Amino acid sequence: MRASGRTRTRDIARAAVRAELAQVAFELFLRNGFDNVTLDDLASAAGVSRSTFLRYFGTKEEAVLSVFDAHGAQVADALRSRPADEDDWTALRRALDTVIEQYRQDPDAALATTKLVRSTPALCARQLEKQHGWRPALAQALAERGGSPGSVAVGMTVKAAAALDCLDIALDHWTASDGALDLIGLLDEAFAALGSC
Amino acid sequence: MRASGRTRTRDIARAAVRAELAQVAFELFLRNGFDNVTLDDLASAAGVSRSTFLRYFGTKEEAVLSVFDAHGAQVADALRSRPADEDDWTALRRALDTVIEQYRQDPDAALATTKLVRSTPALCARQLEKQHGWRPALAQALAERGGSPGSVAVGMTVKAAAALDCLDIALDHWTASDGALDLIGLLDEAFAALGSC
DNA sequence: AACTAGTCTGAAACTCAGTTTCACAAAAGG
DNA sequence: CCTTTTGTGAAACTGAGTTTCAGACTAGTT
Repeated sequence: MRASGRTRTRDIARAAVRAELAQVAFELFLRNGFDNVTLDDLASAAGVSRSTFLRYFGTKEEAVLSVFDAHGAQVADALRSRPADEDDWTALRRALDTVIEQYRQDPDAALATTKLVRSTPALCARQLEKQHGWRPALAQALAERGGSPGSVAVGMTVKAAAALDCLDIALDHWTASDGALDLIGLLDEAFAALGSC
Repeated sequence: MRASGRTRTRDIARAAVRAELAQVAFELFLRNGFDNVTLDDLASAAGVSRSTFLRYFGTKEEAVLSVFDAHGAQVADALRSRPADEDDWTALRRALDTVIEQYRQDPDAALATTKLVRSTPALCARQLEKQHGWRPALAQALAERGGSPGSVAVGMTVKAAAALDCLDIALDHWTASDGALDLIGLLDEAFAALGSC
């Protein structure tokens, strides 16, 4: 037997440690700047060894970005549960509400994180990579919605990519405005811009 | 005086060396895989020191990707010289012809490069970053076309981003098909997918 | 031709991220 | 109680990229 009983307890403990490490790392990054914090700094600040820190997050960047790990699958799932007769573009827009909601839940934390990411080239690059990785999943979900689960047409991928860009750009402006602008409004505006091509 | 006479000669020589280094690096990457080639390997294969190699390309990745450096500005320029009454989406599509043309000029080399990039995570990530850097320039060009050179609306950036995605995805499929599919056709298809949102 | 100033190069030392290996401790599970 | 798995720390290692410095080469100047 592998996954039952005590193992769950362990996984929860693991997640808690992970969250704790991420928290410590985040504060250190904010205070000193991402590039000025070494893995050794992180480890000793968190009271663990460098090895351990790197076991929880494979890289320095992941300590910040692992928060977003689930987003891709979440949006894809949301997409699959949209009504079948809804057009792709609307379905994508609605599916993104899932993510947006998490920003509205705790705007301050979200803003702080996003600001850190956007002002740090290394984090920016990694997040770009991560978002890029969501494309296939979204395109796949679109294909299943369309009734052709096997083949993903170019159009599906393009729409998925464009939707992710809308999210990205809306977040960009939202962050640049220090949270003053309305995130949902920005996203709607972004989607509308492509609605009239 | 700084930029006249002999300095030009030097710059040409520099560019030639750069091209030579890139060529050697490319072959080595193809033969052994990007990750299995160290900077020392590159330097000694090219007959220069590690320092020199890194002076020409700031990073290992740049030795491959510097080919694309001009593309961003090229597309932006092409965009600016499109007729003023053309709609943004069409103008973007036509502006990309500039880049596509370079792929058609030497399809074999282009295919080899693209394949190497797409099959190497590190190169993929850097190129994503580079393309992302073109967004503002394209959005700016769109804004100028629209008669509002000062402010770049969300919509402009979104359109620019989507157009770049179309290029990216078209190239993806083209590469996956080993050059068998028609690149222009793929790009048109990608653009068409967003034309009907 | 001799002098000077700017540029290119190579060598070496250094920092840091990430990997790998190993030994040890703590539990899980039988 | 024993054994097997899992988490941790220590240490050595690889490789990318930075920095510093000294020497060579190249212009333009007088």
